[in-house]
This record gives sequence, C-alpha cells and structure tokens, in this order.
Amino acid sequence: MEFTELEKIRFDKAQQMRAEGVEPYPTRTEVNSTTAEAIRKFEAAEAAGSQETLTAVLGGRLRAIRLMGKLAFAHIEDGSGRIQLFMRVNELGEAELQRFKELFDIGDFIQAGGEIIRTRTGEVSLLVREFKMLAKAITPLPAAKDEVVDGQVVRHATLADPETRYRQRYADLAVNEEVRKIFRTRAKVVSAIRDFLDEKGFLEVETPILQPIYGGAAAKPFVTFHNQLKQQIYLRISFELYLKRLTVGGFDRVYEIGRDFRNEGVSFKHNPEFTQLEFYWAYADYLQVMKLTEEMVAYVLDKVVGTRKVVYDGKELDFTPPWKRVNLRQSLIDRAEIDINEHPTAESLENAMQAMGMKFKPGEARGKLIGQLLEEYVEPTLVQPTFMYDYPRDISPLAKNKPGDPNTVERFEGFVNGMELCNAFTELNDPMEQEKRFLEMGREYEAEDEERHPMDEDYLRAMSYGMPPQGGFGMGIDRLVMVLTGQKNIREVLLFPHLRERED
RNA sequence: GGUCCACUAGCUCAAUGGCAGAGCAACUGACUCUUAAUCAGCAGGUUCGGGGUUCAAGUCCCCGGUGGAUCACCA
Repeated sequence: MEFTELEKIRFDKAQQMRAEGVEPYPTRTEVNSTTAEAIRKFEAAEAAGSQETLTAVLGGRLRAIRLMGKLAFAHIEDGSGRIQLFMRVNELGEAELQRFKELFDIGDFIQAGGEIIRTRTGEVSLLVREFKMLAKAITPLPAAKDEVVDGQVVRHATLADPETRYRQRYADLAVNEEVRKIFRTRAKVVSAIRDFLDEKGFLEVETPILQPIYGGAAAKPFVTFHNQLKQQIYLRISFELYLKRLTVGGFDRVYEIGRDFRNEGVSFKHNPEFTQLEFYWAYADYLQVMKLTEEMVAYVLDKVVGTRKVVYDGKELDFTPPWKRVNLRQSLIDRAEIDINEHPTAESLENAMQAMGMKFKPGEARGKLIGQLLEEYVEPTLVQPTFMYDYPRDISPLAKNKPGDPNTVERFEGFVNGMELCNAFTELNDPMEQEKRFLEMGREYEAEDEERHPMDEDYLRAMSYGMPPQGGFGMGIDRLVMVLTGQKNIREVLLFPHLRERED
C-alpha cells in the first residue's frame, strides 16, 4: 500500500497506538445496542418520567468531531442512524480526552460507552465514560464535513464524481446516506415481489445461469468455456426456456428472480448484467397476466412507497390499475399513419416508410422495421404506465398466435415514461409450431448470427411431452427500481455497475 | 462505435494565454454544551497522460485515457 500524505498521518496514529499497547483493530467489541435503539429507549423512559440512568455501549463510524478545550462533541453513525457523543474531561480525565483528540479521526470505527443524556441544546447524546478504537481508517472519507439539522443529514462538499462513486461504491455508500436509501428500497421491492407471488401460489425456483444453448430473448450472449467438459457455454440471456420446462414437469406457477447477461451496448437503461423477474402461470393467458402485472406493481408501490403515484423525470406517474391499454397496430395508425396489416412484407413496409419520409434501417426483417417504427413514433408517447399489446408474429417466436390472426401474437409490453418495463405473452405450446418458428427465426436473422434464436431441441422435446397453456412474464427489476427511486440512470440502482477497466 | 461535454489539493469548486487559488478535511495552538462550532497560525499540486504552438499553456491545437449526455446497437 502506498500512502498519501494524509494517509501517512493516520497510519502513524495507528502505529502510535500499537506502541502504547493499544490494538487499533481489536478482535472483539463490547457493543450492546444500536444508536437508534439507545435513543428510542431513552426517549421512552423520558416520556414515562423515569429517573433511571440508561447506559449503553455503542459502535459506529466517526462522522463529525468538534473539539474544544476540555470537552469534545462527535457523531458516530451505525446502520441504524447517528448519535452524538459528549466527551468531557470530568468523566474521561485529561489524558483520555487528549488521546481521543490526538489519535481519533473522522472515518474511524469506534465504540463508546456511557449514559444516554440530553444536552443543554436538547440533543440525545452519549455522555462518554470510556471509548475504544475498533478500526482505524487510514484513507480519509471523501467528504469534507457534514452535520445534522433537525434530524436531517446536511452534507457539505461530499463525494459527487459519478466515476469515483461507482468505482468506489463503498466510499459512496459511506458518505451518501441517500445512496444507501436507494438500495434499501431496492431490497424492499424484491421482497415485496416475492411476497406477492408466493401469496398467489407461485413457486420460486433457480435455473441454470451457465447454459449450453442460450435462448428466450433476442440478444447477444457472453460466451465462456468449461475446461474439463471441453464445452462451450453461454451465460443466460433469459430464464424463459428453463422455466417453461418446469411447467411441463407439473409446476403450474413458477418464478425466478435472478441475473441475466447480455453482451451488448451499455446505456442509461442497459447494464451487461441485470436483474430479471420471470414468471409462468399455467392455464392463464396474456390478458390475465396483464391484470396480475398491474396488481403486482400496485402491491409493490403500496408496500415500498406507500402511495401509487411517483414523480419521475418531472412527471407524476400513476400506477393505479388499470393501466392504459394500447393496441400496437392502432397505435401505429394513430402515430405513424401506417397500417401494418396493409404491409405484409418487409418490402411493402419499407416502401410505405420511404414514401412518408420515415427513419429506418433498410434491409431489415418486417418485424424489426415495426420495432423501429414503435421506438420512433409510439414508445416515447407512453409516459403513464401503459400496456401495448398484439405484436407481430415474426419478432415473437415464443408467443402464441391470436386466434384467427396468423400474423399477430398474444403479447404485450408494459411501458413507463417511454421505457420498456416488462414483456409478456400467451406462451406457444405447440411443439410443431415452435419448431417452425425457430426455423423461421434462423432464416430471418441469418445476417446477424448471434441474435437469432438457436434451435433448442431439448426444449422442443419438453414441449412435445405436453406443455400446459400458460401466460409468461418478464420484468427488469432494475428499471422498476429506477422509477420508484427517481433515478434516471440504471447505474444508480446497481451497487457495482459495470465500468470499463482502468489501468491505474 | 459516432458526436458533444467534463477531468485542477483528500472532497466540493475558482482561476482574459501572464505568480495555480478558496471553503471544508489535515497539521500547530486557544477554548467546559457544540452541532458546517469559533478564533489564530501553517502546510498541501505530474492542473488525467503524451506531444505541439507560444516569450509564456490549467487555458489554444493534435493524439490517447476515463467518465457523463446523446445517437447507433440493443429490450
């Protein structure tokens, strides 16, 4: 380890402690309460008019120090909150107080024992009778100073550079309370989703992350290799094909919350690994899934936010069911003045787009052109929670046809603030039809090899044993958390977002 | 990958092409109810890296790095 000038000073303090026979990184602590618990007990006793003295040994990180001649104030912070330490020569003696002033710094983990009191200015504090270093911090926290005003932490010149915040998330979390709050919210979101689905009789399962054949989505996979088996394997791009195998096996309602990996560009809404929820619901169709989705998201909002409305990107979004429903074909007629039913081929659609002076990538499959139209003309307008439904068959190889409409499948996507949140469909369960779709996809995507759906023979075999009709659903948890925490970049809701490797 | 923007002390930020600065943190000292404590003093720099233009470059130009926004790719 190389020390900066400031680090050297702190390291020397640790060395000095050792020279005096005090361990700066002791093995055990005597902490017997959290700061919040100590304050709560004190206030309860006070309210009851109790004269009893309340003592505690508290542990935490030194976040502020105010030294005076024969006394000192400090704040320590633990996972539950903060408390002020009141240190006087009266209780500690000159030598101990001096030792604190000389050897203790902001950022150190310490423990302090004494009585809980209220200071003259009214703040519940620990009148310290003894204290001990628990872990000397060598590197100073990247915050200049902070204070507590009316219970609110007010920071001054704290870590703000996004790169340092993401690369050294530990430091970001240590000094930025609202960042910790985002991840507490995230944990609550996941736990609320589990509550909801468990309650509805869904079984949580875990399926392979390392897969011999990837599938279930149109995305480029990460490729790796198993040395002993001499086998190329892929990190999953979705859970879909494995979860549906389980419905063949008799699990009627299954879900998985886990990580997907996609070897594609990163952006404010894309990270190479992200957390996905997928569930499959036997004997249901996409309309039932739509209703369950609304219900589930509302449940999460109720539990986590306490209201069904959130302000995101300056707009109030209302998640109260039912969400708006927009037919895909109709939305394109409304927004782009193109009726895709009148253009059954890519050529015809291209000509129409050309004639209207629209942006598009020539030479794409019809489904991809429709995707481009949606992205350009429709999706940005879907601000309030909205389901767009009935997708073209050729970009939905795992979804079931709409009865009587061979070019359309029963599929919907949920949008919020123009961003896709979820994707669901009535699942295709006819093995012959599925094989045909795989072959079609293979042809259409020939040019972009990696994105085509590779034929998964074992999946077809599973289906040929008989797969119950079902509705399936997938949702990006990170994006839901973004909306619920008001964050506009996915990196703000990922503890350790992927960044380019840095040589330093 | 394209375009634009940013990168200066531990942190947050200044500095017409003309001596590289402030606040907080650190360090030395004063101070027995403070809470951005206060007061006095002191120290701290590869201005992201490399090259160029110029009497003179943090500043202008070129190449590179990292990040951000945006577009492309992609759900």
